Amino acid sequence: MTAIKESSTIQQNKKTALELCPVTFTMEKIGGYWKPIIIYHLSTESKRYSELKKAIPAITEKVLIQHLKQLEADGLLIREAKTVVPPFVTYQLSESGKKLLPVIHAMATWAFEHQEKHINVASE
Amino acid sequence: MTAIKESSTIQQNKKTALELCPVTFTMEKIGGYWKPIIIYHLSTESKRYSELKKAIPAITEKVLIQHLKQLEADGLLIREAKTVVPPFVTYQLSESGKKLLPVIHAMATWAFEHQEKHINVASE
DNA sequence: ATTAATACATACTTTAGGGTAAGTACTTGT
DNA sequence: ACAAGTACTTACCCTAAAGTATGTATTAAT
Repeated sequence: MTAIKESSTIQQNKKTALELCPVTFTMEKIGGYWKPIIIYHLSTESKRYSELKKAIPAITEKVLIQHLKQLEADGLLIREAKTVVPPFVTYQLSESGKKLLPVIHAMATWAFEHQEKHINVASE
Repeated sequence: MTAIKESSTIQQNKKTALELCPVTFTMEKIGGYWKPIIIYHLSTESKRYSELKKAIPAITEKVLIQHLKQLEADGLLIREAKTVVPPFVTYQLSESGKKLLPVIHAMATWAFEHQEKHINVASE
């Protein structure tokens, strides 16, 4: 999808980090500014490609599809396509994807707590 | 520290994502291949700069210091410097940093579960 | 014949982050 | 006089990820 130079130092280090560090592994899966947002929109119900597009207007189609393919390849979500014209494609969270929800929720909770603190400190 | 072009679309989108999405906010704080590893090394005890360097040989000094400064600025860790020569500087997790540990642990747990599944699928 | 609708694909550009390499300040020991 | 140790700093380069813009396939409706 995206050309990658296996030999680059950055790739070597990434690989090392992925092997050493399960946290990095998880962040790889949900990293990228839009992935958590996509997951959020799929957290309650499956959605069509075009629905996602409408729900997240700022994302470009290239990046949306790229993330969807990656999330699918990583086993976080399931793509279902009806062979009709015009196409009808839906995306939904897989079991693995659903298991990620509490993790994501914990991250969000920490964010709110931490943000509050920072605001308090800043306004002293 | 690193020059940033506020006007770029990527920065605009990042800002949007940060405002919309607390998960992105959290990932910002612990993103970068080395940050979770640094946090891990500080999870049990405070460490000197040089100890961190030895503990994570693959990281360059520039990136190490850069991440440490960022983590400090984000309120995740506390720097203490004794005014002696040669310098003696230690880093330890702040309260916010410590509160992140269970979150990080949840991410790691998910990684192990998810990795296993993928291995099983791959070896069928 | 052309337009509309959907779900992509692809060539090209920009940029933020990470990597390389080298230098700095300050004092103690030789 | 200078080397050693510690904790940085800075100038420059490279790459992966994100953005821009445009194109494609298929069929039904007009």
